[in-house]
Amino acid sequence: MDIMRTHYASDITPGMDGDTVTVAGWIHEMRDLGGIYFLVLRDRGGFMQITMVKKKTDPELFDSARRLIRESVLTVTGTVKREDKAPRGYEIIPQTVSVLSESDSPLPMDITGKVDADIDTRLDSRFIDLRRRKTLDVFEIRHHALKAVRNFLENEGFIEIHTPKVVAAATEGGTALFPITYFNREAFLNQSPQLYKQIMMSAGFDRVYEIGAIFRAEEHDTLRHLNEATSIDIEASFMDHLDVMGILERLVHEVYAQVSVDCAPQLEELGIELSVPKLPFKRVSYDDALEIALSEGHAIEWGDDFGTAAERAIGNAIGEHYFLTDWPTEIKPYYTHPYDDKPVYSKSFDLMHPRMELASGSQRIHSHKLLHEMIEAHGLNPDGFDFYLKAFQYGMPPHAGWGLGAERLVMTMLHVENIRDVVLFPRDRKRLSP
RNA sequence: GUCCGGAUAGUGUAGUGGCCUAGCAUGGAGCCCUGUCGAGGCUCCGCCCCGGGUUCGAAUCCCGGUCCGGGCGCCA
Repeated sequence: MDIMRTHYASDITPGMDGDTVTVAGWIHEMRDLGGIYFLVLRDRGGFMQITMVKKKTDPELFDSARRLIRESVLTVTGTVKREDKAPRGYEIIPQTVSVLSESDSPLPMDITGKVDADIDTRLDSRFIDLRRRKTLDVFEIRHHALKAVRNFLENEGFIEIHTPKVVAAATEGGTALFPITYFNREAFLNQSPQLYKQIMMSAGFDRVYEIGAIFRAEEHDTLRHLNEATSIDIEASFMDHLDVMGILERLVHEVYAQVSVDCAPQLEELGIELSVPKLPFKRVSYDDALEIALSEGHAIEWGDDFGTAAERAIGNAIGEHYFLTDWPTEIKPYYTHPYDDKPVYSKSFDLMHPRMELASGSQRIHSHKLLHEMIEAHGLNPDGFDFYLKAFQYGMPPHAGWGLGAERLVMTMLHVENIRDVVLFPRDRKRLSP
């Protein structure tokens, strides 16, 4: 079958005056002035004005066009006419208008930007919500951001991998998992590719990354949590935590820089001025951050994690992206490498945006013996980690890595309040559909 | 897990005991209009989450339920 259109809205220019084109899209708006009738057709790239002057248009075409229903899908074949009075300097004078799919009415929400809709209404009819320019902008930017991530990691010599999402046991303990039935056994949705990307270090892949779904069964209900999120994970051999922090900050910098170039129109439509964070990011040790939190009146003892309020206070004090480094070993996962000379501290870091945590990472323990001990010290049963520990018995290089929340990266970049706004079909405490 | 808040036309809201036969905007139906671009004008259509209670009188107060939103904890 031939493609049904010859041009997208973005392909047509006033210079094409006189050309015959076939365009396709949704009816965005109609304006009937009596003797002249304007139809605004929308495709992914923009809007086109279809103009019909009553006296100059076939009466049958004119009447049927006036009876169209908004958001119906049309193809229009017509002549491009240069016209200074038209929105983009041109309009299309139609010869034929075909309705490919008639819309129901009324619509589940306004999509022209006149009346707001609640996030819940929007998500219930996400397919309509995504027709709204500003919603689409966010996802175009998300696409470009992830493309920049892939390009960057590709250039740094990383291999893309895909690890299992259905697993037999918890990765790190702590967070709640979604249990599922796997034939007649219990299994879980993976909370992180952590164990598998580390196994790939033993396999000699040297540098790997994965962009994929992670699942957390926490019953949180906040603007920055999802039960299904997208994680950007890397793991790299013969590197320490400082090396992968360098990769991470350069990656974030690159994403901002690339998006500001690739997505200038979308950013403008959203009214966002993107400031590319400066390199290098500040390094703030856990101990220094603790002092800031204490001086701001937050009662935290050494060895506690920072609560949301303290985290925000520290973020306000710093005011830009920063690394929170050298965490107490005891509050980090069992695979986190302690400093050899001061083992109560670990070679760990979180990447922070003033609003929230974006990523966390560390140098990993590569000694089989030490890892075994740490698993036990965390109250976990090493038997459940056989498949993982085995990879450390036959030549595991020193390695480090991190996991970065894709949604959080995008939402902080775009000043989006609600994390659901950067996910097509978010999964949260209440929402399992669509 | 815990604490707080909310539910009014398709959508977004106003209304906190009688002036509500529920206002406004958007939308839908129809009419007028030859340059609209959040078009404009006129007419019409469409809503108080469910159940119980208090009261002469409940959208409004109370109780229960359902659904939804958010803070904290946990985390990315």
